[in-house]
Amino acid sequence: MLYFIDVIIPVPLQKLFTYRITSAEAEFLKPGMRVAVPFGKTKIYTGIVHHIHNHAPTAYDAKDIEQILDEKPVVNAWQLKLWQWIADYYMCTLGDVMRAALPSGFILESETIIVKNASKEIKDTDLEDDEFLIYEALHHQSSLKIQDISNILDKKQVLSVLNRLIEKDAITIQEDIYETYKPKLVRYVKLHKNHNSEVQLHKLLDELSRAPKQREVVLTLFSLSAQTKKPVKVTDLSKASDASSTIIKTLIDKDILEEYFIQTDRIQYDGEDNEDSKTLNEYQATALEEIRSSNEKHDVTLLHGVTSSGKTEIYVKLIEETLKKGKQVLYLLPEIALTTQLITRLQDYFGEQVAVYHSKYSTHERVEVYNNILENKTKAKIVLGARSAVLLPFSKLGLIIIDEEHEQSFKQFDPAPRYHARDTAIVLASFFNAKTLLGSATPSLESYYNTQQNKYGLVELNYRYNNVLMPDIALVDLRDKYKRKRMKGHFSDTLIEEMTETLKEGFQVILFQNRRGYSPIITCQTCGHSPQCPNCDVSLTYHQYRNQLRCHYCGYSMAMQMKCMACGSPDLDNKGFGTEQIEAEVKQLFPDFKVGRMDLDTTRGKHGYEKIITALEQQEIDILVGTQMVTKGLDFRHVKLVGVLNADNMLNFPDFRAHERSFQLLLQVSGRAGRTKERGKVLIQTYNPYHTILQQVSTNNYIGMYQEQMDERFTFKYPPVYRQIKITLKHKDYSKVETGAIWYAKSLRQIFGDFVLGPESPVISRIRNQYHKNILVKIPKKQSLQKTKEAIIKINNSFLSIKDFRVVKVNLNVDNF
DNA sequence: AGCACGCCGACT
DNA sequence: GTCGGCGTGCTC
Repeated sequence: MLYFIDVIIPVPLQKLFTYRITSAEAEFLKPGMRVAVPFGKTKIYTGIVHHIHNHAPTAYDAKDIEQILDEKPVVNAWQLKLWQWIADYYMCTLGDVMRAALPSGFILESETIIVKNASKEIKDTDLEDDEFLIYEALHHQSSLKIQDISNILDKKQVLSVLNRLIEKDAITIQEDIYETYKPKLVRYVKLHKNHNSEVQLHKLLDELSRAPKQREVVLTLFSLSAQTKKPVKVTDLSKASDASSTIIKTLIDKDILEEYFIQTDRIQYDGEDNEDSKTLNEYQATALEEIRSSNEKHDVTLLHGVTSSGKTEIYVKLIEETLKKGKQVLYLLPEIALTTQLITRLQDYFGEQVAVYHSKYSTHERVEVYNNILENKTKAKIVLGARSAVLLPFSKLGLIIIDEEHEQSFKQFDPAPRYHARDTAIVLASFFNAKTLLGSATPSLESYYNTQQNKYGLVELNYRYNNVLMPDIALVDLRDKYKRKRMKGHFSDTLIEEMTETLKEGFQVILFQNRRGYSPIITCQTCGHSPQCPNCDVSLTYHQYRNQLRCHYCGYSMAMQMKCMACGSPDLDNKGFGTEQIEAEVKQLFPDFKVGRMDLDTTRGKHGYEKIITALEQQEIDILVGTQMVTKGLDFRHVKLVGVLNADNMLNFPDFRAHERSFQLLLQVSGRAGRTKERGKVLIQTYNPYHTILQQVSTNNYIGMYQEQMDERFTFKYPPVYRQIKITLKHKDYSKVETGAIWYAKSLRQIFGDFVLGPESPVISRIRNQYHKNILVKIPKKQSLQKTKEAIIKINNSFLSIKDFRVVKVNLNVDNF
């Protein structure tokens, strides 16, 4: 009997790949284990066993696997099932999903190693110059990498030389596979077993009387292990006895101490015992009760609770219940809301049972969290994470909480898999018969629509914690203020007055500006030219902190120009405005107060974000200027005023969700104001104070917004009334994308008729030297999604079989919103 | 996606 | 002539 395995390879290829295995291997291997397999002419890849079978492939000879990398599966059966669902639903390959789901430490890499052929001695005269150089180098170093050869010969292409050397039997080549994950070992010491008895001990201490430092170390070790009754770390010993590592090393060398290693996790929780969860107020208690009864009828429930209504406390109660049943909890939230504040809060209740899966963790740290969940360890009962945490190896899931459910960062746009973590989580929950709770102060239209269709349950929570009043939201008419000359820079007199008042009372101010950079675009006053990115179809933006012009799309940068590059005129103007400029203006207007800025530039780096938050918490900052980031996860009692500098640029964004998004963003940022007894104030500056969305924001009228927006979605056939799939074509040659896109759209129209829109060039038609074209397929609710996708795949395949089009890259994006 | 192979212009 | 550019096709 012959045995084979089908393997998932982390490349975007549709198929599984079949390898031959021995019967012993067939006995040992299970789906979800990793194997190293040869793939292509030279490379070795890490694959995941999909299934084991006896069907020999007919069209080709299956290769043998290189080696088995696991004792136990690292991917469980539920994950494989979820991977398949993601691949089908989001129209991508299992390889794409695998790459997103596994921490990179699990995916091994192979490297070509060149070694000398010891069995044969080659005469120098038989070798050419470059061949000799390599051969000579191998006398000094036992092995070389391709990169080393490249350096020695100072050229890129080295394969031909290597092949000649192999021909002459001078060298051999091998592929080395190395595991990138290394467990962290901590060094401990104990007394060497030679000195265990009383007598030996006394003798030892006598011997050491002439080495007081060493004697001191030994005595400290005694007292430490007596105190804690635990193994003693080398670092602790060195600190407690104030001895250098050399002294400890000497003791180890003299066989007085013995060192040993214990494998530990990189992320450790070392807090105190857990707190009891808080008692809920009457509104929270009612909401909790309603969620429980909703769970009896629905798998998914939406908790619509105004900002700072205390949703987290309700989550805590539900988590407690789930843990009591011995099940796992997944708590998803947007990356930027994943703050230390929230983590600490949950750890206060649940201690070390909380595991965090964070993009700022290193790959080693992620492997450890992954393994803890895989083994359903106590320290990973509650998993707190952003989007990709939905792909972790759960096996006993009881509850999924998705906080800030409306956030668009739950959807991955690039690269594939283009999945939505909320929707994926709901599918995952269904595998386990687990319940899903969506939470938001401003639910997405699609989720609220689902509650109206009775697909999800709905629970409302309309009172803020401690009965704090909702902030007073006022609109400031910018057009009027400009006309009456009441503006100082971007600040209206109203905003300045409110700020002065608030600061005088000792409260803090948050200013929200929905754009990065300082005066983004530079325009020449003489000829109208603005510097463009050479790779993308956008103007470069000015960044004051490095005095640079930069492209947000590809990262291209150049020094700020003093003269117009087109006509040489020194008369340059800054159009638009951003956080940096606001910061500068605030500093001028309020020179006596401390100003902080929070945007992508200032929060880069591992602790950038935390630093700003702590500074705000400890009132080292009086005025915080920021982008989207200030809308999330900040819970500060001393912020009383929130100013939105310009609400118009988001309202005018060319996207069918622009209004919904603006509503959500403005209400979220408003929620930062007045979280204590003092009622907060929000000032929104705008040119269109009568815009319905702004009116709805100022009256906190979610239902009004929902109904009006849904009417629009019906009329214009947008989600959630219709589904949609976006197809993007990319190539560096414009005419290729264009003819390709026209062909593609025409084929789609033959099946879907008027439900196909485009092809259209996006607002930014060229990114990283690639031209883009978009085609949109709208799908009525009653049309089979499955059949639609099958038809698209068929068209896609015929597209790719046309030689001229094959070079055009095609992205399929399901639910591209 | 990578990667090798093969064809073609530009230089020591 | 060879080096390195890019287009093409394949991966069990």
